[in-house]
This record gives sequence, C-alpha cells and structure tokens, in this order.
Amino acid sequence: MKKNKPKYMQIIDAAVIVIAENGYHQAQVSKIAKQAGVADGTIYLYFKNKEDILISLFEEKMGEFVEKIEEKIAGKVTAEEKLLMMIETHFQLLSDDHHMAIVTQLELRQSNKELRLRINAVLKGYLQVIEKIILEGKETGEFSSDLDVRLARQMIFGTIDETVTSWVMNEEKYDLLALASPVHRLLIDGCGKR
Amino acid sequence: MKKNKPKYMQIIDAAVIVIAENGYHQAQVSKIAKQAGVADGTIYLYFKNKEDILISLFEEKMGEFVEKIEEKIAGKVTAEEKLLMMIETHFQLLSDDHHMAIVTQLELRQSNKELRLRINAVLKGYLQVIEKIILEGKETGEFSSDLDVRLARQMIFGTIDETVTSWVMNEEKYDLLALASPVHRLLIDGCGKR
Amino acid sequence: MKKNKPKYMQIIDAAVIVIAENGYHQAQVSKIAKQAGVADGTIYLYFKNKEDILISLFEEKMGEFVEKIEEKIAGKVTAEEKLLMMIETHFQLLSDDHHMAIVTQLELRQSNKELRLRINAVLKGYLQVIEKIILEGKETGEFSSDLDVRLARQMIFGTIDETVTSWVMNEEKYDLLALASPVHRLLIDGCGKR
Amino acid sequence: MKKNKPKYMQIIDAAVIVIAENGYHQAQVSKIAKQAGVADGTIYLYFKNKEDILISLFEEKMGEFVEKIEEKIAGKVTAEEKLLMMIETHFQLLSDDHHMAIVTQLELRQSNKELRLRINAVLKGYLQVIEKIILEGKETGEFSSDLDVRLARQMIFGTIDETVTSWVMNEEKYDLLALASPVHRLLIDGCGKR
DNA sequence: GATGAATGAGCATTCATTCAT
DNA sequence: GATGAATGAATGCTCATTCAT
Repeated sequence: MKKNKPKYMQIIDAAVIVIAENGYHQAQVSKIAKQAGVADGTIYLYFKNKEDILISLFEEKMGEFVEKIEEKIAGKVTAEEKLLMMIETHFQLLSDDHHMAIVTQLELRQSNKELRLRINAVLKGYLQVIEKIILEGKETGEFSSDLDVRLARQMIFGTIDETVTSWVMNEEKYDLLALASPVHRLLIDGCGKR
Repeated sequence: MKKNKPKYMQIIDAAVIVIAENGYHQAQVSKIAKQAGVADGTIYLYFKNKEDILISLFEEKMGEFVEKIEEKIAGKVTAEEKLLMMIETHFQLLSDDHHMAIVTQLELRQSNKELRLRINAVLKGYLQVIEKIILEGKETGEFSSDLDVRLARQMIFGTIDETVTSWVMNEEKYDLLALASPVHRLLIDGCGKR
Repeated sequence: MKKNKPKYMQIIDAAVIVIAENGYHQAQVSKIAKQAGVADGTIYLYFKNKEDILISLFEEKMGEFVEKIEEKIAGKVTAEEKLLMMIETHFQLLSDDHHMAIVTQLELRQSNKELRLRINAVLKGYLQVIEKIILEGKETGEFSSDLDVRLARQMIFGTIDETVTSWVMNEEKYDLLALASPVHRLLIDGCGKR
Repeated sequence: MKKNKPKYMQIIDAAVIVIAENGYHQAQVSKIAKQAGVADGTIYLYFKNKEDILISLFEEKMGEFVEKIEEKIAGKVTAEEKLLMMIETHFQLLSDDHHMAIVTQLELRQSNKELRLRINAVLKGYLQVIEKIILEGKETGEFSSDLDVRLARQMIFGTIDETVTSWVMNEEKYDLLALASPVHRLLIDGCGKR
C-alpha cells in the first residue's frame, strides 16, 4: 500500500544514503528531504516523525533481506546447505550495498533504546529463519540432538554479525563473501579438533 | 597519575550509575556531576570533555575486566579450560554488576561512531586474550590446526556478546552464569553432530 | 453575492463548530474544510485567507445578531424597555447557541491584534444600537441629561460582556437569561441607593 | 526570593517591552533575551518555559497593581470613596505605563485558553478587592441592600476594563484619568435619572 | 468549479563547556 | 583546586497556501 506511493521509498532510500554518508546524528530531516528531492514538510505526509522514518527504513529493508534469504534457502535441502546459503546471501547482500552495510552495522545501533527495541522486533523475523534451520538440522540428525536452540541461534547470529561489523569497521578492505564458507565451517564444527 | 586523584574514579563511577539508570542520552554532564557530588565545572578538571569521561570509563572498567579474566585463566592449563574460565568469568562479572551490564551491552552502543571506534581500540585487549587462547589451542592440538584465528575470535566474542546482550534485554530474567558451560561446548563443538 | 453560494455559509458554520470544539489555535484550515465537507483548496475559492474566514464569520453572525436585536427592540417604546429587551435577547441568543457563545466570548479573543481591530469594527453596529437607546433615553428624560454617552455605552457593553464571559467560563452552569432583569436593574439604577 | 535575583525581573521587564512593541505572537524568546541583555539559555535558568514567563509577568505586575490599589484605598473611609480611589488608581497606573496598558488590555488576551485561565486566577485578587468594597457599601447602607454582589462586581470590572480597552484601542488619544470621576458617577448612579 | 498533494518558513528548548570568583 | 551561572548553537515539526490536474 504505502509502497505504491513512490515518495515513500524515495524518502527511505534517501535516509539510507544520508545516514551512511553523514552518520546517524548528522542525519537531519532537512538533509534527508533534500536528498529525496522533496520539501521538509513532505516527509511528514509519509512518516509520523523522524523515528518513524528509521523504523520504516529498517522494516522495509530487513523485510526484503529476510525475503531474499528465504527464497535462496528454499532451494536447499539439508540444514547445513541452508545455513551456508543463508550466510552467503547475508554477506552478499551487504557486500552489494555499501550504504546499508554501514547503516545497519554502525549507524542504526546508536539509536536510542526504544528505537533499538523496535528494531529488535523486526530482527525477530531473521532470528526465526535461523531457528527454523537449527530445528530442521536437529530433526534430520545433521545437528547435535541436545543442541540448545536459543544458544545456537545466538552463536550463529552473533558470529555473522560480528564478522560483518569487523569487516565494515575495517573499511571493507577484504572480501566478505570469501568468509562465508569458513564461517559456516566454524559454526558447524566449532573450534575443537575433530 | 589521574587515578590517584580520588575524584577521578568518583566521577567515572557516577557516570556508570547515571548512564545505567537514565540511559545514554539522558546522562547529562550535570547529572553525572551531581551524582559524583562535585560541581559541573570540576568534571573538566579531570576530563577533557564528555566523550573523555566515557572513553575513560570504558578503559578503566575494561582494564579491570581483562585483568581479572587474565588472573583467572592463568591458573588453567588447557586452552579449552581457559576458554571455559574466560566465559564463566565474563558472565560472572556482568551478573555481579547490573549497572555495568546495562552500560556496556545497551547504553554505550548508542554512542557515536567515533567513540565506538575508540571503544573498539580498548576492546583489542580483550580480543587479544581470546586470540592467545586460540593460538595456544592450535599449538597444543586441542583446536583444529587450520582454524582461522580471526574468524574464531569473532565467533567466540560475537557469541559471548550476543548471549549477554540477549540476557540483558530479557531483563536478566534467567541465570546467565548457567549458560557458560553450554556456550563453551557450542564454541568448541559447533552445531554439527559429532 | 457570496452568500448565495451555499458553500460560503457551509464553511462559516463549519468554522464555528471547529473553533468551539477545538479552540482557536487548534482550528486548522484543513479541519474546517473537513468539517465543511470540502477540500482544503476549496476554502480559498470563497475566502481570501484564514483570517478572512474569521472576519466573515464574525460579520455574518454579528449581522444576524444585531438584526435580531433590532427587530426585538423595535416593538418597545421606552429606552428602559428597549435596554431590557436588548439584554434579554443578547442573553437568549447566546444561551441558545453554545458554540457561538464559546467562540465569541473565549476563542475569538485570542486572535491577533489586527483581527481584533477588524472585529471591533464589526462590533460598531452593536455599539450603535446601544448608543441609540442611550440617546433616546436622554431625550425622553428617562436617563440623566448629562450622561456621557460613550462612557454609558462602555458600561452597558462592558457589563453585558463581562456577565456573559463569566457565565461561559463557569461552563454555563447557571441560567444566564435569569440575569437579564437584575443586570438591567443594575445598569439603570447603578450601585447607589436611591 | 526569586525577586532578589536581578535577572528575574530584568527578563520580565524585557518581556513587557517586547510584547508591547512586537505583539504577543511576535514575542519570541530570543527577542526577549536580547532585550533583557542575556543569552537565550539564561531565560531557562529563571523560567520553566515561555508560558511561565507570561504567567510570572502577570503575577508580578498584577500583584504590584493590587497592592498599590489596596494601599491607596486603605486611607479612604466610605465605599464610594474607595471605589473612586480604585478607579483613579487603576487608570493612573495604566496611564503611567504605556507598555503594560497594551500588554494587559490587548496582547495578553490572545494567549491560549489555558494561560488565560491561569491569568484569571491571578485576577481573582483584584475582583476580591472590588467585592470587599461592594460588601462594605451594602453594610454601611451606601449601596442597595439587595445588590447582587457578583453582578455588581461584573459591572464594575467590566466597565473599567472596557473603558481602558477602548482608550488603548483609540491609541490613548484622550486623558484616561479624567474619566475616573464620570465612570465612578456612572457606576454609583447608574443610567437612571434621579 | 473542485481537489488535495506538495510546499517551506519559522521557533522553543537543551546542554556541553567556559571562566570569573 | 572548586564552583555554578551563563552561554548560544542547533533542529524537528506544523500548517496556511498554492497549483497542476
């Protein structure tokens, strides 16, 4: 519905660019409006307030993100393959979108606690995808049957997130996508010798 | 030098309390001064500016943190034992200090990018402890010899951090310390069946 | 001319309702348009600007007001009777129209100085009715021959207005109409004992 | 207490000047600060917000006003003399203070309903002075024993207020003080011939 | 005539930092 | 060293008005 109004996405896309290039605290509404090519007041025809832009940004982009990952892993059979595809797609999408990588890994984290709680609600969708893979893996016997699902999910998400953040903080100097396979190996096998 | 001056730590301790109880964005210098029992201006006799308080806070507290962990793991022999002790101590220290848990996991993350980069520099000390354990594990043959040290470090830190953050966000409803052993298991063994 | 166009009065009536129910400063043009069942832009086909709505509102409503009072007092012979009828009609009309009472006594007073000056020009018509009664009273000998007409007019208008305002501010808790006779007595006799 | 702080009254006096010269809606905080010779932020060391300046202004000035009137009428014996002195003092004080006359009669009336209600609370003090005179007059037999005190008070206040407002709206072209006696006469004698 | 999406000027308030005492 | 009163830059949001359809 909202998405049919071209200015809605236009403003969200502008927000991503402005936040990525100026930082969260320097992303004034007027700057976003200018980048979007609309008047300041127009922003408020599509968003309740500034925070609403950021939440919507996250919802829209994270929605696409999860959707694309789900599409990709749908074609895979084993939990292990699905996990690999998930990591690869995650790394691929952020490698392809420099601005979003900065915004999600660095800038949006400095939003206030309340906004972060709402962002976490959006993240739930992603965490559920991870949990589903873990459960499947346990059922098929690929994964250890006494695996604590919540902890495993935290390990997987925490590792992926930390890997991407490190990469962004190192100014994306190396190939993130190349890390997908070793990270996957690590998550499956752990540090221990087998 | 600075540390000999009693007001230095007094202000840092006040900052922890004020940030934990009011949130990062509601932690005005005047509030910290009041909590510390000094005048606003006095702050500036000990710290260059507000950011300097936060960096110093992190340096002092993280310094203690790493020191305590190093002491604890010094008594352990194998890398596996050291890793377990590290996780246990990490969880223990934050379980014991409600204020610091909130400040490090939630509040300080909403500082600006520059401050976070400096905080990361402080974190280096902790990451080196992790790396040293990994290297030792590889040398002794406990850990896989083709383990990528940086990735393993990111997995270990990412998993621990995500676990603590989840715990704080869930209002510390469950026993964090009890998770040390399963998290340790997970990091050593991974998700896969053995 | 304008008055033949049905939307003209439709918008004015909407303005009365919106101002009475939301207050002067919350009576946005868009709200008036919505209440009138027209588009925002349509307002500007009938009124030059927002101020013009308010002035027109006052002119139209005050015009009716004075007209009705003049009709009523036309049937009376003595100045004293005319004054009583005027007060009674004034009180009656505002008692009957809750919205107008609020708008004229409370809300329209918080318009800016310029608008209030224009409103005063409209009030002239009413003040002239009062003056005519005073002059008649002086001629027939009912009123003191050395009565200062302007001052007497200010007393009469000021007293009536203050009485109505008090009544509106007290949320119209008592019967305003019942005060017509004593107010009239008061204005005729003054405070002095005779 | 507050009044000992010189800047408190300095800011209030500045507000009177700025409002009188620019109008209520053009009296920005920064303009008041500039007129007072302080920084914008300093205002907020002495007042909670802009509205607080206006309420305080009214309280301080009205307080002085009522005080002076009470002093003046204290020396008078009869109710009639007290009423005259009250009117004279009222007219005198506003004649002497051009800015306050504009502010109280025109500008402050366009404040929002809530502020006006608070202003009315302050006015209570003045209305009580009037009521006391009326009651005294009734007791001594100067005034009619069946005088409705509330209505009489509304007549007296309404007449005085309307007279002053008319004078201010006519740009203070004539001598307000000269009207004290005839207004007094009018209020005492009423319009009726004796 | 009627619409309603788009415009953009304007302002109260906070708070890190300074500096005279 | 310690104080705390004073500073002033910086910004999200509203709403009367326009004008292309």
